[in-house]
Amino acid sequence: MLQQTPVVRVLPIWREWLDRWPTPADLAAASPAEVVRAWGRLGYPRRALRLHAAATEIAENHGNRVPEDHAELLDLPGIGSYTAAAVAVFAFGQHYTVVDTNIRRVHARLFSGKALPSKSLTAAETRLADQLMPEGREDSVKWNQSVMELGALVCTARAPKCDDCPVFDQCAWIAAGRPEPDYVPKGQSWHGTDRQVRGAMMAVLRHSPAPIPVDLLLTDRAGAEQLAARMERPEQETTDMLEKLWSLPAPPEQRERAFQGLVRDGLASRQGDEASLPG
DNA sequence: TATTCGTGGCA
DNA sequence: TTGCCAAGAAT
Repeated sequence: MLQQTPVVRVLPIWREWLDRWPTPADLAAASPAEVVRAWGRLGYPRRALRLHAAATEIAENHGNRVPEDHAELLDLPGIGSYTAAAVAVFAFGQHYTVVDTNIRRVHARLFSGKALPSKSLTAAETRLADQLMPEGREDSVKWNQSVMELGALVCTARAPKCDDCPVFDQCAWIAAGRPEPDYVPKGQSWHGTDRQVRGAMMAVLRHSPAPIPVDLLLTDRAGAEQLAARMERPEQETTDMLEKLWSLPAPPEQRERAFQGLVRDGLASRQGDEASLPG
């Protein structure tokens, strides 16, 4: 849940999930549709499916206990290098190097003298993180957590609070005179993209208690008016979501592509002329 | 290595 | 208001 998502937004959903599905087997017993609905608006709904798939593997192949072994964690769906290390360290107290976006930024500034870490995780960054981490097992837990917190609360991406920084005097970026980033991070586009259309379609599918005619999902506002004449009107809340979807400035081929993407990712299923969340 | 994939708060 | 960006993973 925390992958690319702020902690404060995750907390309430996380509590709901643990309350509803206390063990991996409980989550595995739920349907993908239930899981995606419970995911709500956390974003990147594929993560919900992968978490469900991971729970299924854990229930079936790991005795319903989250594996402590780093390699076994890494084998689970949706678990990559960061999450495997984070679970091994923070849940089981093991000695692994955690490299998340906060830690990368702290290292870039404090030790490399750069404003931002490189675009994608490099071998050099991993090497640096490994070298910096203390050898002791308990110290490694404190270290990973501390550097992460420093990045999240003080050494932030925008407007870092250098006045409050405990290692201000040792910072290579400060010493270098706070140089600008050596590249321009290109922001994630949104308006007019497939993700925007996918998001609007997912909102419809999450809200609809019944399967939705695919035509309603793929049309624009003009087409919707024509369809309304020969189609039963969905309930109000679903209609509100459909209105948002129809109002997007997306050509028919983009809507089709977005829907097919959802089907391919297992987030939507199509039966005949109707679409719904996957059973 | 570079892209793709949601959502919402905040500057 | 617009753009940035957040405990990344898969391909």
